[in-house]
Amino acid sequence: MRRAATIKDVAAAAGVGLATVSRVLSGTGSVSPATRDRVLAVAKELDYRPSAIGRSLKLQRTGSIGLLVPDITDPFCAELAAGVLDCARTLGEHVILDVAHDDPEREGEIVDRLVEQRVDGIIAIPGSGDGAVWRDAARVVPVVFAGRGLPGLPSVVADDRSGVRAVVEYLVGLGHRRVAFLGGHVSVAAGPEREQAFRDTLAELRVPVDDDLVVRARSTADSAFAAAASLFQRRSDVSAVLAASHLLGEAAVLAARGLDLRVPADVSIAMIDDMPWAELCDPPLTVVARPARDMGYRAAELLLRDPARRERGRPVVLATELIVRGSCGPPAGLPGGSARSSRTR
Amino acid sequence: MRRAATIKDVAAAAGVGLATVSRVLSGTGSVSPATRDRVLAVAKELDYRPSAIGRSLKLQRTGSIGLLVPDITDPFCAELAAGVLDCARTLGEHVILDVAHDDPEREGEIVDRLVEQRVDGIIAIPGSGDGAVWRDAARVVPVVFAGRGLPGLPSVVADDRSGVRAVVEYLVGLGHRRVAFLGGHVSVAAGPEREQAFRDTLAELRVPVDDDLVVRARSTADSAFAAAASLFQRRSDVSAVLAASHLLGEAAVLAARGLDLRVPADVSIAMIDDMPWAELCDPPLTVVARPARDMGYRAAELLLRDPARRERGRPVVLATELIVRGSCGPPAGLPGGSARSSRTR
DNA sequence: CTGAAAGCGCTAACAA
DNA sequence: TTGTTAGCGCTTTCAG
Repeated sequence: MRRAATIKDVAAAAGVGLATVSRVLSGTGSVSPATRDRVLAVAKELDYRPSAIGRSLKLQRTGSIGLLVPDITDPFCAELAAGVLDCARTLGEHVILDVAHDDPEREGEIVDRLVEQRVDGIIAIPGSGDGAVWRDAARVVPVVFAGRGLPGLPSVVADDRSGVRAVVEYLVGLGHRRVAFLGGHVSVAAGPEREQAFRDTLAELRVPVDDDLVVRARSTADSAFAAAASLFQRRSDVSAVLAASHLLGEAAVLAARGLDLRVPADVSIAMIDDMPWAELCDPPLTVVARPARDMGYRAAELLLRDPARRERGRPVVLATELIVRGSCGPPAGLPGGSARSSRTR
Repeated sequence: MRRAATIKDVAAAAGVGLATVSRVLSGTGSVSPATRDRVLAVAKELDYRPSAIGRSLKLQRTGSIGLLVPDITDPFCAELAAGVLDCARTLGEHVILDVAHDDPEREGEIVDRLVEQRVDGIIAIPGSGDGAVWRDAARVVPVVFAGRGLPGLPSVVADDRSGVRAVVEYLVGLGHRRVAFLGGHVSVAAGPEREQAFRDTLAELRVPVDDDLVVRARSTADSAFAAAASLFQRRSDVSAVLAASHLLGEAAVLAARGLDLRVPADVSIAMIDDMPWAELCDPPLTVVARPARDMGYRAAELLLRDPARRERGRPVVLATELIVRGSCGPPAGLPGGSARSSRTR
């Protein structure tokens, strides 16, 4: 691993000027086939690798973007990251990944370092902070948000309202009247919008909203579990629960199991965000899926090849999908018999 | 977003020389408090951000490392990546992430691009290729492997043999004699080592190895499911199965469910690699956990701050842990009654 | 078609 | 303590 060959070495060895080598390797300008071949041969001989740093310095663009997520082990984040990587690859960009763990201060530090690296832009799933960090950042470097938007800044988000509406309609259609909402300030977007959509849809369907059935957990697994368990215990009459995030859904499943509630015979469970484990659950969980991968892909696209649209800052909204599996059935005591036997799939 | 201020701008505005500004900002050398403050003030005023490209060019090191995994949406890879990010952060390094989808050609391309970026090193979970790509790569840039090693090159791996031994001993201790092994060429390391360890342990325990119970799937979910299902159907006498990867474990769970086999009453299931869903399964799955996060952390450490040890190329081996949950019990018809009632947890 | 030279932003001798 | 200067590897006018 000795000193790597530079363009100068190649030029010398090929007996030509620096510029010629540059032209050959970047395909710009015109060179006689003869010298061209010679340069190429020498370059291979020397195992020459053009230095991206030299080029970046000259060109004033690095060909890399920053990707900032709360937590790469969260399947939603990972899936979205995969989308970003897909797109970046087709566009020949590198992706510098970092995680902020929902800490605004850390988000700030990371953005600063990314700016020093002169990334061409940043894609971020913002944490639950107030967005001050991001408004500052967006003044210095192009930023596109994914999964969760910030007013006035470009973003790619899912149509949460429609998603919530679809699942609530489904639940009510099944005959449920006492539907609980398990919400909270969970980092990956379970803000107040979903709760509002829940309330609105119930109102539209003329089902009374029982405030006691709307519970909010903090963003730890323990808090989520406690909230779910206490809900089930306090109100044995709930026949269905919508969990606003996968953490909350996990809590609901575990709490129901802990209390020996059968799903969906005793209680139906649905959650927002599809996870690999949702299919492995018994019964498999009915979910509202956000197109995480697409969101990542589109965000990268918006950032890298659609500056005009990005400037306008209006969010790109992607459709969600209601995936009906086996965790929801008619409420107990309703015609239709055992909910289990009416599993959609 | 106009042209960013350079060190020259700062120097001019503060009425000092370039070097002085550089000294102040990098903390090197000595400067009078007076000028120091002035420079700092001007820098803040101009919102000056030192350019990492300029510095990299001069210093001949970029402060970033490459991280190459087969698939970032795989929980094992994601967890390992999180470990790498942790360590990189404490060392002030950036991480350029890319995915190769177990394609050697693509691994090669990515390595080339990473080399052009002049990363300080590369951490990789290699795909199932023959390692030629990596032997070449290691000649040009420091490489550390994680999760799966390559002979002669530095790596951080788990003690698979001990892990397999532990779970097989556990199964046999429970009374199982017809233990199946569900293996295959799965991308994230389910090579022949695990199968060999399985055979060896059974032999040690004087349990006959039935070749018909050792099945290999290809690395698709379909193939895994087919392998598991056909195993269960062909041999209704298997009382326990060890799945060599999480994909295979998933297949075993699904196949058992599809055939209405009760776990663990009819069949016990254990798998290698702990996944979030293993706890959500019903019953929760007994697993051999590899310390994915630690492996990532240690790999980064080895790469960045232990060049001497790295050079030696001997693998760092981390312990696995047998996590006993509820998916394994005594074989049917053995004293101990319903396996279900004897759940460990 | 080709080469010489300037300069991207920064750091580190070296001089003062 | 401070400023001047060279040069990291590359692209790109501008001459020839």
